[in-house]
Amino acid sequence: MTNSVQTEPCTFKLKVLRDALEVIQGKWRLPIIISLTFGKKRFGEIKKDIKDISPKMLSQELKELEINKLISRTLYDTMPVTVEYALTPLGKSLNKSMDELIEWGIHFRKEVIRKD
Amino acid sequence: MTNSVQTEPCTFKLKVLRDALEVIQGKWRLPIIISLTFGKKRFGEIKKDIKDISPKMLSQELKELEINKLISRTLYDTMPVTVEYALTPLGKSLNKSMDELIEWGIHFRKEVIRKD
DNA sequence: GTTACTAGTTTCCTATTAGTAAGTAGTAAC
DNA sequence: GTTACTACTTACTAATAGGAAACTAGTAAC
Repeated sequence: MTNSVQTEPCTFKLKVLRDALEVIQGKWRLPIIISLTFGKKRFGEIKKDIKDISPKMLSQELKELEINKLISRTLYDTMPVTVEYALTPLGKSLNKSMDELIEWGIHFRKEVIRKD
Repeated sequence: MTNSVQTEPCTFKLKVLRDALEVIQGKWRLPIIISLTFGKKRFGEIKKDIKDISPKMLSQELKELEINKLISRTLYDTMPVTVEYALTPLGKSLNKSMDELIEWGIHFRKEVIRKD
């Protein structure tokens, strides 16, 4: 009953699910992704969008998102240098999953009433 | 340009998204949920399913999932007591979102090739 | 009274994550 | 040469998450 017949095919699902959650988890990654759904933005602009984020965290999380190919980074040789960040197609493709999760989240909120 | 016109309606989405992610995040919650998608199970059975989980973590996470109404806990007055855990309708309704995320995760894996 | 079984709890410790504050690099206007 | 601007980095600290090991409660068979 408690054997591998049911758990085995699921280890793959679980692995993929964990990969997916890993790239969007943490306090700042979703805010960054959402900020960029409105178009490309510069470091300072994202920082203004997400009040409370420190430059350290923003820099760190942008790097992680770039490594995972959810965003692109473009450096412009202007005079104070400007750097533009934008969602890649992979980053944009997250939208569908996020919308599904938001729907569930609304459902969840209705059942598990919480303040704020 | 960087004003509230774009960020304001998004704070709600972000809040809901964070709520949703909060209840499934952590090392053990998804494995527990997946284990219970195969039907109700006892403490010891879940523990056998998820090798490596300590009784402390299993107990802690089951409590959290119960508080958030994703699972139910039923105590049976048998002789060594037995306790049965099962997904609630709310817990089951997560399936759709998870499947979407799995699809994205597969897509993600293809682009960002990783060992394991 | 000792062992065993289920379902946990408790304490202490380590590791990962995030925050704070200050500093850096390159350039250019005044 | 001092200020300013963008885009960061570095060092240190605090908070949170997770892990290991041992212990508890209730009951019952031997």
